[in-house]
Amino acid sequence: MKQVKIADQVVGELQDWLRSGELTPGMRLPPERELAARLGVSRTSLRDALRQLELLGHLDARQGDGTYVRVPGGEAMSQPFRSLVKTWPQNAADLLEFRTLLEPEVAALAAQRLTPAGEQALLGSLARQRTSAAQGAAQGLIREDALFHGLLAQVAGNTVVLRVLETLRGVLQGVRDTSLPVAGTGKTVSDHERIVQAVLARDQSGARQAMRLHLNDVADTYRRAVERMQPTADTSQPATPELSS
Amino acid sequence: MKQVKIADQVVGELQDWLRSGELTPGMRLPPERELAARLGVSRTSLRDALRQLELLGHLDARQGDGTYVRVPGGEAMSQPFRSLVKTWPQNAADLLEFRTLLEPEVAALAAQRLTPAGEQALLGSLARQRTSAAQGAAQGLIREDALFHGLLAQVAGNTVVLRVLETLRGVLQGVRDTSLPVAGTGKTVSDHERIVQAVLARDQSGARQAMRLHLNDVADTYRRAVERMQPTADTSQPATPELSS
DNA sequence: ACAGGTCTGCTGGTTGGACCAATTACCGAT
DNA sequence: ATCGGTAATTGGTCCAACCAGCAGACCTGT
Repeated sequence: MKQVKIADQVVGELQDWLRSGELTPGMRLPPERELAARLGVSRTSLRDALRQLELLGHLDARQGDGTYVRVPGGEAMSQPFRSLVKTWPQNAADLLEFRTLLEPEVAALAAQRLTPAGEQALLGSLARQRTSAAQGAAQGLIREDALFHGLLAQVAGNTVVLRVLETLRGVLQGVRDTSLPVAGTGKTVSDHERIVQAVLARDQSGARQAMRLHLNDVADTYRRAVERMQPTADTSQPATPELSS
Repeated sequence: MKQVKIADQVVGELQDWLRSGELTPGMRLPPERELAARLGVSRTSLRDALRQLELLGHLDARQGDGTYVRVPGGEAMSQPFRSLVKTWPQNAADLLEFRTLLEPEVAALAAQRLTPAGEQALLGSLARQRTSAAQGAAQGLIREDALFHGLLAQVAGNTVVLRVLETLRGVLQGVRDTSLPVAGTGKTVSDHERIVQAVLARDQSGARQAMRLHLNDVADTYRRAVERMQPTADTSQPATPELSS
């Protein structure tokens, strides 16, 4: 009773090609018509499969040119999921909780494995955050905030953690857009400062605690932000101005 | 210079319908032919849009029946992970470490949110594990082991955690196949018993600690198992990104 | 020889229509 | 009233043609 759609089979096939290195980033795929013929499917089904992989960020189709393989960056891949968070806020709450579970441990690990290069990176990130905050550059601060959390994962040196958080980053972006403008920018930066301070001191439990407090605060702020815009229940215009970059 | 594809516009339109409540979960959409006509696009483009929303978990198309609106659960959010897992050569050590970071917190959360139904499920799982162990059914025990860890995430009640762990389960399976036969089956079960005991007692720190010890033990066992078998220099690509910026 | 525009072929994007396959609803025979 | 088969409906697949954008070959004027 297993009804497998042709396009899904093709997706699996192409994913195998990607994994096996038969398709490498930057490479251009054969034309759709030829590829469809080679795989023995119609161009329609082939296009369906290509579209899915494009959504996942594995491919980039350019009209008149061709379809290219690219490494799925976190942002491009999870961009469609931002709407998911906006529509069903329950998922956002679970996401924030997921962070409060994982990231404090990541911070502790970072404190344990800090390298001189990591020190410099953390201090540099902090400096940029202060600059953005001082200039009132909200977008810049949001971006630095995302980078900061990713940086900690890098310092912790666990590739799985890094990739998981990177994937979630695009989704979290929607959360940050909502909560950051409400929170004082100073609060965010000072929270980060405390975390960095603990990490630099190789204080694992201190780093863990600082991160936990920071994330709890973020969650609280987000809840308040949602409540604030909830009563209106407007459906005419998107509530978030959506600062485009 | 923005080249907006028709299907993407349709996706946006349908997402608005979802957000505004014009389309509610469980509802059946008009037939594709009719919907395409109403939106003034070809059925192909409309289908392209529907396919994307289906990928995101917003829709569920059933041949011969219709297309239904559904609330996107964790399934949709784990979708990017599936794609990632397919392409990465993962580092088993990092994977195990990821578990030691996340799962103790999950266990603590489960202890906090335990429900009567959760109690029964945990006890049932434990009973099945004992049975499998007693019968020497290695495969059954491996399966029960995976289910047990998933069950804890379920008891913790966080869909994101559940899906992340579920997605990584396929990868972890390889780890389990390697380590479980080496570890005494009794050790695994007794570890799990200690965890369940702490969870049932609503002892958060106890559950956290029990899980941590268990996973450290699993990691140790895995390392020994790897050393025992001749390492086959797998050609995994260097995954560790550089510290930049 | 060179710079510029133009033409041509190839690419992905879109369309309409036809047919296949699964599901459902209906209607008649028992 | 129940069962069984048939027809209508729906999503899934395929095809052939055409549109639109891009890149390189080509031609032209200087």
